[in-house]
Amino acid sequence: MPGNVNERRVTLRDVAERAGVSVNTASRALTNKPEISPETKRRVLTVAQELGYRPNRIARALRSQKTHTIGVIIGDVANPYFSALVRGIEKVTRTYEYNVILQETDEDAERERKAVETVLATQVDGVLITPTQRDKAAIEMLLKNMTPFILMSRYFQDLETNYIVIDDYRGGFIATETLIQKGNRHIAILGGSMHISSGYERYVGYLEAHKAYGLDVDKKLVITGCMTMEDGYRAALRLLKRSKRPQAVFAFSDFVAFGVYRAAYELGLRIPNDLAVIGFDNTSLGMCLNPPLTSIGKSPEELGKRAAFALLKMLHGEISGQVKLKLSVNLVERGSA
Amino acid sequence: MPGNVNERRVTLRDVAERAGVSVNTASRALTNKPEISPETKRRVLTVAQELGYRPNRIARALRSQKTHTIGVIIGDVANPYFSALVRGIEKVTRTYEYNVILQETDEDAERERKAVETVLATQVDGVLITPTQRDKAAIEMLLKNMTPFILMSRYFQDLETNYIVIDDYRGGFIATETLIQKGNRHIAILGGSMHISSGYERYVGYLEAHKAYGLDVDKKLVITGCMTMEDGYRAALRLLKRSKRPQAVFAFSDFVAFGVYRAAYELGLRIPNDLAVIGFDNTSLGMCLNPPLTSIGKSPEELGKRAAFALLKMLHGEISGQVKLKLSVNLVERGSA
DNA sequence: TTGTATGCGTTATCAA
DNA sequence: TTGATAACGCATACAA
Repeated sequence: MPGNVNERRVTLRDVAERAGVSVNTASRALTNKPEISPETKRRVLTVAQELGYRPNRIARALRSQKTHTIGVIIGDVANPYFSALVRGIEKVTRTYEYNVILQETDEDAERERKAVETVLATQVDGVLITPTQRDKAAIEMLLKNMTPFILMSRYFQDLETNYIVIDDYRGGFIATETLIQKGNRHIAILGGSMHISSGYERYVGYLEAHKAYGLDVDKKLVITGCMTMEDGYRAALRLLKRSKRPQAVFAFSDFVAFGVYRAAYELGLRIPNDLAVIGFDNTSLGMCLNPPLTSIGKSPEELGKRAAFALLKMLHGEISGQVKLKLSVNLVERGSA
Repeated sequence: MPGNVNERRVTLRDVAERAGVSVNTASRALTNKPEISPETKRRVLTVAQELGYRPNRIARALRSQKTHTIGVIIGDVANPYFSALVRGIEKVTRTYEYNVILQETDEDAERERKAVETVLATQVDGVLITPTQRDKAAIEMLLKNMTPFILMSRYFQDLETNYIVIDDYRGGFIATETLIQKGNRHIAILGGSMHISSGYERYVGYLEAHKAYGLDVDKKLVITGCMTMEDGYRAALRLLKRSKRPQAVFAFSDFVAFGVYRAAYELGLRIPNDLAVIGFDNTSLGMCLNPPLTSIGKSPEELGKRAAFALLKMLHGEISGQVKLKLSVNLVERGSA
């Protein structure tokens, strides 16, 4: 049994002494450097194994200025969109032996700023962030710090940064078009926040689809600022209790659509007969709703993977230019519209 | 505008020089040490502010042997149970300015071992883990390393560790009893893995409830190893396609119950008329199912908070003994049973 | 109250 | 191929 319980952690120096070499030779052996004889290398490795040596990542980071850690800043892990995003990220960072340090903003600018400060203080090698877009302070800190970062899901029109988003405008258009083509005329939108690019662009897609089909938008059916299940639930309740209730709802996200389902159930409305619903994000939980939720989009896990891949490539200097990706969306019909 | 773009990060030394004091005095000022005159302290702080100084957590950690980081090891963030758990943890660690580094095991022992290795190499101050319980290797590493840790949601009968779990046996009993009291006689269980304490104990509760009511358990209605929505979906499909299908299903978790809903929908079975369903964990998403999911338990976010609190107290020496908590559960009836 | 010097565990530079 | 030594940025024992 290697290692005694009462001893302190075994360090590189312990290994070196036991193997009868210098610290630095031991380091070479363990970091796969070429300048070392196979013989000593083998010996060091054996000793390290015996002693149960684990490199201290902190010390390594301090010296090499590389923490092998990336900061992931999202709104809220309990939101299935974000958790899927994180899962995608984690899957790829894991294979490259990078750590993830997680921060939540709850879509608050101040929290976002703190989150960025925290990850920067941790000296992360790079950052993946879903900006709150309430202001630019956090992003500007990132910019000034020269830490590589990629915006996920949202981007700024007037700020030069890397980003990976999906085609929200097109998604909003398709969603609305689909509802129109199914014969709906009074289509409500439970949109996201307008200062967020995805919220705004999906809304524009909604407007444009109406225009394309020669329909007027009833301003009373436009609700914005819905970001969570709870928001969706409350807004849908208000909306559906009206005398002239909409025939269909285009929800900002599947998460928001969940809230719509809840409201519809409570009001005794059947989906899609009494109310057609279409979500966004193509989240896997949507399949379990009754009826299964029709949705738009790329799976967030996919987006997370792509973002993580791109960031790691940047960190390894394998990307010269900028990352500005707009992924295409598609409609997944499942029965709610 | 503080800081030039082309310069390297501003260090404590920069602050010290600019303020005309020694590095160490600067350190005192910034870490709120008492041995310093108000005057110099103020000066240092001002300079630090001007220069945009941010303490390097890596260096600080190396020196103080405290990273202010805790490792969180769970099965899978995309599982709503775990994401809610993480959110609870994050909420409290945030207020105490601790970082969270996240690792997933996907319930695999090898992955779990690696996850523990990783967090230990990161020198985390403490660990919160949902053990896979496939073997004890990972936990023994933790034990040997003397890093404070708390098991969440699961515990070992034969291993002396801290843990915070819920009363799974009681939960399983109540769930089954409820179904029995509603008149169901053929009650299936889509149980979790039997090597996991929560899976096993909920199953025992299921058995005991039958016994208490003088009912026999039909072994054909016992399915184990369901941990995800997908598992629940597949198992439910098989189960419900049989000629003699159960009247009710007790699912290991809400997540598994989601899969049951999907299967029921596809087979055209109405809940609760054709099939009563009861879940576990009291996850918020369950409210949006149609009908809303009846469930057992404490919210995972609450458990996460408790675990994080307890761990932080341990780290600050505010807990002398051990943490062995079994939280009580309750039934939340919503309409699926 | 302040400064000097040392060390945390590594990696990197240089000379041997 | 190897080893002595410095350095990463900070905190702390000790001296002033």
